[in-house]
Amino acid sequence: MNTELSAPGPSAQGVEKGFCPVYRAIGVLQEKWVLHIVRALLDGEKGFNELARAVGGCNSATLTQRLEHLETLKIIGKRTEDTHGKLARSVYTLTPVGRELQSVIDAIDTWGRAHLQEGPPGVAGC
Amino acid sequence: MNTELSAPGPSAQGVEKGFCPVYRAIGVLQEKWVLHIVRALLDGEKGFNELARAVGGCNSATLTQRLEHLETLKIIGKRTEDTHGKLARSVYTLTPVGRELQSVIDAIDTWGRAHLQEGPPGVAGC
DNA sequence: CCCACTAGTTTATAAAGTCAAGCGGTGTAA
DNA sequence: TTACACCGCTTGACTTTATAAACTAGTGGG
Repeated sequence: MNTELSAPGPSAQGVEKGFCPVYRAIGVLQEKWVLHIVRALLDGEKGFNELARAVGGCNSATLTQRLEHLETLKIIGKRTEDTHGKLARSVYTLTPVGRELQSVIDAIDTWGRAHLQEGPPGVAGC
Repeated sequence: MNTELSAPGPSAQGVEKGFCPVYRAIGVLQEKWVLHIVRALLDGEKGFNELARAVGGCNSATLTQRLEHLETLKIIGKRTEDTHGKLARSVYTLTPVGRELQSVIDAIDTWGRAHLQEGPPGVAGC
């Protein structure tokens, strides 16, 4: 019976009824690998496998899906270039909209450096 | 055979080999509902159901799990207060660490307002 | 007594993400 | 010539995660 209200409550900041850009933005950025992809592309345009490597750990199926989604949102752009002769290479770039996520990544970066020095989740000291 | 490299490439900004706070921070913040929870709590401390309502759409099972995780990360704190007589109410608050995520939310907010005015994902004009 | 509200837990199901393999193509080295 | 590495994906089986819905247990009001 609980938690089924889809309209954010009246207590939140700018949430009136109706469309909320922040809510939507969070919805986009919280998708797995999206922030990693954006961060990788802020470092420069990349090909598919190159991006997979830079992102670190995302598999090709998920990556394809995420890239398509980000492309429809006009956050990234895809270009197919004929580098040498015939081999077509797909190159992914941030659009101006995507590039403005730099501030978000920076904020996360700053926060992470300040408060996440230790590595609780077991695995590697990595 | 692809996409199984866990070590982020050398091309990214501050990624040396070893622990990367940004990578980890993204890992934390990209979990579903986390940014929504933080945003709701930036608006003030809240009880469980109150938080569920503010977050909008998260079910209690997931919320419980997320709150536990965020608590172990010291991003939020849980307090059980005896409001009136015996009824125990759980109150969730941001820790100082959590409060510093304000800048991240602000950056997302700014970006969202600037670029996400339209609502592509069908559903409601909401 | 019945209903609403508190904070959750349980269970079964749906959705999302991952793994491993493979395709068509090129280019490089044996 | 064969073989294997790289490119950019796609496919299908499998695992992990999130969801809805119901339910526990306690308080309080009508």
